[in-house]
Amino acid sequence: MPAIRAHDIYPNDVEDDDGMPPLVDNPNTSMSYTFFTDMTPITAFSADPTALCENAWDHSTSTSLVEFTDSPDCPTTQIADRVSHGKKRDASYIPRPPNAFILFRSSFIRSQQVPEKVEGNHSTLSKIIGKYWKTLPREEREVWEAKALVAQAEHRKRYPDWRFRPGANALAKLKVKDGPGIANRKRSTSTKKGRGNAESKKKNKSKDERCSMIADLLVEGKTGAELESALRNWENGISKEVEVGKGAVGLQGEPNHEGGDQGNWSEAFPTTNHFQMESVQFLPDLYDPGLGTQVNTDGLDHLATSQPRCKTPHDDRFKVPLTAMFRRSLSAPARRFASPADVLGHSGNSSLTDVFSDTASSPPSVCTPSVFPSEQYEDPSVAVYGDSMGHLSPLVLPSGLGDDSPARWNDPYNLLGAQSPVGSLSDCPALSYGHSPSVSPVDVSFGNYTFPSPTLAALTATKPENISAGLDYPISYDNQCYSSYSALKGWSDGQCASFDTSPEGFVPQVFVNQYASAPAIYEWSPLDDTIRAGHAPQLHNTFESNYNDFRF
DNA sequence: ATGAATGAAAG
DNA sequence: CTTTCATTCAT
Repeated sequence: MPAIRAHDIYPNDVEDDDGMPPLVDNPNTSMSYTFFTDMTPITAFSADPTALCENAWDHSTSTSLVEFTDSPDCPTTQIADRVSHGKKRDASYIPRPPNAFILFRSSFIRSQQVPEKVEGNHSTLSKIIGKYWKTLPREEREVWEAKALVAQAEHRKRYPDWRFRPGANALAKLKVKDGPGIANRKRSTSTKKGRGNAESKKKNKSKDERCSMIADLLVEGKTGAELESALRNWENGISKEVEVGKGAVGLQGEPNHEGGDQGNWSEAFPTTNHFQMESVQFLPDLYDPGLGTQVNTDGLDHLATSQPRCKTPHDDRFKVPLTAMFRRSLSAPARRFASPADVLGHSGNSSLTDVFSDTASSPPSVCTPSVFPSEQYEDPSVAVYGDSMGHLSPLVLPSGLGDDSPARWNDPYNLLGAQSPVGSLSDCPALSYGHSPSVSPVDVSFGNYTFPSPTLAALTATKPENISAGLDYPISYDNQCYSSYSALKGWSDGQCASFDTSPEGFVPQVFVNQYASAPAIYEWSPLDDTIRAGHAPQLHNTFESNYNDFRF
């Protein structure tokens, strides 16, 4: 399938020669579409946008929704005011948004887990933190990726015109000094000290081993004075086995000093004791909703059981970083967004017909979610989080939730810091607002019948054989079909297809993909645990006849 | 296309 | 100087 270029999708962007997608792409709201299955994996929402803090990315001055720091204030400090490690910069200079690792590193440094005495050099600290970072379970790493996405979105919102221009600074330097300019850009290759000779190599190795040791101790949960003494023991040649043998903590084994590939998260996760930064503590277990009833501040209950915290399947599909998952497909049509007010205003009693207005004739290949006033779309003052391209999240709220409800269901990473879960199963929406790979642990009710919630396996399964290859997860735009990027293996490169009827034994387990720009409806068969999705119109026809009281 | 370079934090 | 990651530059 030929790649769809951005300009094929954004015909109006031809003057936009910066190579970036438009900040507000395709304001033409007459566009119609079906759905995505693979857009944004994180959605967060606040009914009170004023509660938001600008500058969440700027963790040194703000905590915003993301608790980067211990400082609770939420100032709107200008970037230029921020003096970054003594580097003198122009007052108008806008730094890059931090990535996940940089955020993690900053938080780590601030948390002072490694005493100054143990290591005060930031270059060395970077090494240690880098090693430690590599041991983070995916769940924890995702938290930082999520923060980075927030930082990126807010940075973009604050500085809409900012672009990363590598070398622009080097050019300025070139003016001042005759040093290496862009003509000869190369990372400085430590010219000092003979690194070639055997002695310095040996020294480097022992230094590196020390870093590895510190990282290992951190993984074991040792910090502060404990870390210091453990390290001293190690440096004095006291083997760690002896110390463990003395019988303190039941560690599972010798940490891997040579920094091999750890790969298997669940092996390391349940037994290791990563230091807990506040924002990491109460994460729901996205891969086993049944375990994750926490999101509380009481500090009790969760993670306290002997059950493994991590049930992550060992599967390549789950190694896609959030930041990558957020990347918008070039072939994706422009996204439009409904304000929370719109959604709330229409939730509760809207029938499927209300939502999909143009589905009467058959078979229209697209439908328009008429329930959301188009003029409300892409309103950054009401939508909150966005993807890496600055596109804010589409929101689909469950019915039955009030304006003051914490956005629990749409906030799997609890970026909003909801104080409590939204109700229990009895408070559940009529639909399961599932998202991949996290699934809301709710059943789905239609009329008097309650369907079980879809399984994670079903949601994340490799495209089932019995679904026409590439045909069932399409993106449709202006009656044309485009392939789409998908974080889920084998679910991309779709063409348009539709379901006319459900096959025998196919229970219409319906849920809405909250990451879709329009409600995407899926069917799930408990018989063979497959999922299928189709054009809303066709599904609409099916479901309207079967479930007239279908509610959003 | 793809690898190299840059810079985000920190002192 | 050093880390990882995202983004752009250069070939």
